[in-house]
Amino acid sequence: MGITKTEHFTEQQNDLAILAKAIGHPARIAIIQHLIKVNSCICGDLVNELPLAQPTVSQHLKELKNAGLIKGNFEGNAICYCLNEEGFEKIKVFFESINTYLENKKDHCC
Amino acid sequence: MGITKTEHFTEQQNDLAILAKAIGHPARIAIIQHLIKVNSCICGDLVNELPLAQPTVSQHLKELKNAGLIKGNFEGNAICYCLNEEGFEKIKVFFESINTYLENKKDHCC
DNA sequence: TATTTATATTGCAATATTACGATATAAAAA
DNA sequence: TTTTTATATCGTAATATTGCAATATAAATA
Repeated sequence: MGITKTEHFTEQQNDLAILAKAIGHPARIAIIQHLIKVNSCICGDLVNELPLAQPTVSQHLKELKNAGLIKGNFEGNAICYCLNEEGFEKIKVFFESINTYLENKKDHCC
Repeated sequence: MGITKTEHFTEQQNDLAILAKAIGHPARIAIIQHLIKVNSCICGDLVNELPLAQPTVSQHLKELKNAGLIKGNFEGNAICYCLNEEGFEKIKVFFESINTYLENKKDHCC
């Protein structure tokens, strides 16, 4: 039905899914990578960096912001976006637990 | 248009997006967590563990498999699924670069 | 061989996502 | 104050995702 049965899963599972889903688009990966590359907030030059129209970029920024992966501050007539450490911290913990498991697991069958 | 402009992004950006998107659903998070919890392949008991019908679970498993996050082997008349280290390795590298950046960055503006 | 058991596929309805033109908003600059 | 610049929102079309009943497949067992 296109509607995820959110209520049947734990809050942690839903939170992680929201974060991963927000990262799950090449434009949003590109935005994150650009933020890291320029090593500061991005104020304005993002539309020129991406192969997408301005409203589309704005929409992707909104989704990253809603997921808690970036945060934006007004800076004059522009808005500056930075990575939000909180969001990435949550995912980090999840992937660390997976990596710990994968490093220690013995290959039982697969 | 609902269609991602895949061709305008790098292969790495698209690959990462596919992986993150596959993780971006609570049922698929639950599957991954269950695989870690039981510390072996899952052969059959997954439908009982999830609040979803069997075809839906099968579909989620397929998506995780297509993304390269799990792998399945026939085991008699059942199929056993395990985590696929390769897929998680790719994401791990991405998140490590983000974490390295976040740990070293000075808060310029946001 | 017939039945059971486990999983996959098909088909479809409901909802979500993606993209962008048009337009709105709001601060800066002329 | 008017214009420019930067960003957000609205509306809408195209496509994707989610979920499941019905059905198919395929190996194990009776």
